[in-house]
Amino acid sequence: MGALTGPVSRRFRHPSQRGTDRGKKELVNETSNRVRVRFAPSPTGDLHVGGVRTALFTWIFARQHDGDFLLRIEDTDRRRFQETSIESITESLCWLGLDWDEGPDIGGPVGPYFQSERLDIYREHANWLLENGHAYECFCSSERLDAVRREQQANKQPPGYDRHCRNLTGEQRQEYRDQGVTPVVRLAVPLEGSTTVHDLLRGETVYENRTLEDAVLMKSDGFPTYHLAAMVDDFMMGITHVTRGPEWIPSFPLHVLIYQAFGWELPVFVHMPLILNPDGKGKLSKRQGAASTLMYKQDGYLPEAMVNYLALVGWAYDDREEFFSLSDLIEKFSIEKVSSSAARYNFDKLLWFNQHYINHTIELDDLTRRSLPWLQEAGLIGDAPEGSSEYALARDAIALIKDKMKVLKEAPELTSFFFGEPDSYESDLLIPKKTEAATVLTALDRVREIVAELGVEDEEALEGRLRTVADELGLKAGQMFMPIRVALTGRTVSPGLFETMKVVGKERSLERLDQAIKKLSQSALVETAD
RNA sequence: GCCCCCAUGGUCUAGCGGCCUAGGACGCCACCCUUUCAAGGUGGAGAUCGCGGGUUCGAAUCCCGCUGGGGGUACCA
Repeated sequence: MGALTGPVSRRFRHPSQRGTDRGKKELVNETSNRVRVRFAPSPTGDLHVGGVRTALFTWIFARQHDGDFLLRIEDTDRRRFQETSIESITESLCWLGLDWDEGPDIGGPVGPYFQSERLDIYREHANWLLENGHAYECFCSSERLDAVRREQQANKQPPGYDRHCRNLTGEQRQEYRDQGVTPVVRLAVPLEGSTTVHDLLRGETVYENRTLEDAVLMKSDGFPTYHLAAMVDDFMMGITHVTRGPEWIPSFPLHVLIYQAFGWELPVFVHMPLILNPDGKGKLSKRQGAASTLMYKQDGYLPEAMVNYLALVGWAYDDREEFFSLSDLIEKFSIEKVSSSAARYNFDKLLWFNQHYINHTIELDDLTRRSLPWLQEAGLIGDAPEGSSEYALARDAIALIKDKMKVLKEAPELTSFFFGEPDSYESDLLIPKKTEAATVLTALDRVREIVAELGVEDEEALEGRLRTVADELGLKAGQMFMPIRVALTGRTVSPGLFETMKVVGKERSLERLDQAIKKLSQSALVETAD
């Protein structure tokens, strides 16, 4: 490529960039090239769910090929930049267990990993393109650009820059400069011919060059646009497989043209499928759904469930298996099997996975540990270090409610009566349908006696005795047990009654029964029943 | 408008020319279990494989057109 080779390749050549014939038959040439992939979000807000899905697939791909996974921050838009976003991104990735080998925080051999710190590199590359006729300076004002666009729209012409500045003479450029106009740099797209792009999932697409736009590469503020920055960085960082969102497909030919202008060998490109809103209208947005990854962490979703669900939007292993851990995915994921069609986001299924992991996958102690912060925040428990009686109580409580818990943040609501008092309730809650208040009162008195005598440790014995009592009083089990449930918890929905009593303990159970009896005998219900 | 991508039950999908009278999962319905609610178990409804042409002995699977949906169309990424 000699004379057409860009400046960077003279200075830096990653081993993987040395003239190999990449990717025609084998996706990865195991013997010569090390896989290097990157996740390159822009810090403009919370990490989007679509973004993490791309990160997830990219990370898995790196790990299954023993490659490098790098994190690069594309902070070239100063207007939309949000400082807090960087932490949101790294926190999201860490939460899901996606670690990176090189990145802004840990550095690496091809840094810096913030694009804002690589400005001179982009400038140098832009200059090289300028000098070699692949780019030109454009002095058009945004007002003129708007006017051109409006006119094109009015005349129903294809939109795009009219290449007004493409053939400016040196004198004309100087004139603009003298007027104080700072130019942008635009790519000089070939006027004729076509550009062929190749996407791993979609195959080849041929674009007629005349339909392509002279995109801006360098903005007048001295920052590069994505088109220049990402191409330069992917090349310089030795990226072998470019994985990105589907919104880049339209500008794909521009990117190929940039690579060609520099004389660089193309990496493999993979455009992930779009994630749509649940109703199928438009891409997943804040409006319709929780598009922010961190929100799921805050709502008590498990990273395992999130990973599992996300892996299944746009990818499937076969027609049987549906549970995948990160390490399962490293073993079984195949990037070539990623779908090319958009998929709707499905909250119900994510929630189902979460519930399933909580109830069937996570070990009890693990689940307890993860629930602790929520219980603490609700003021139900204190530090509760492992081994403490407080921890033991929390563990016992979690064990009883985990089949009802769909997200961790429900833990306090589901377990509150184990820690403090039962919910406050009206006395009529103690009286099941088709049951007399007086009967309930009698039953509760008997229950109190029996609990005092038998205790709550032997669940079976207690249950046996209470069922006998129910028979004696002519009550069905439900009529007998519901008042006890209400007395103990203040609600009509709770875990199994006898396990609940055991965890609440004999003393507190008796207190609560006493409370219920008192409440019932003081109420008008008993008197009118008499 | 222009360029591009996509198309299997409501949703995510398996399927890569005969194994499909299309399989699984979520959701939905019913039943079972049962001291409530869940969880779990069993069963069920639900797809003319978007439509129309081809190719072939044979198409959900290959080709073309149409339609529909979506993406892009910024000195944002």
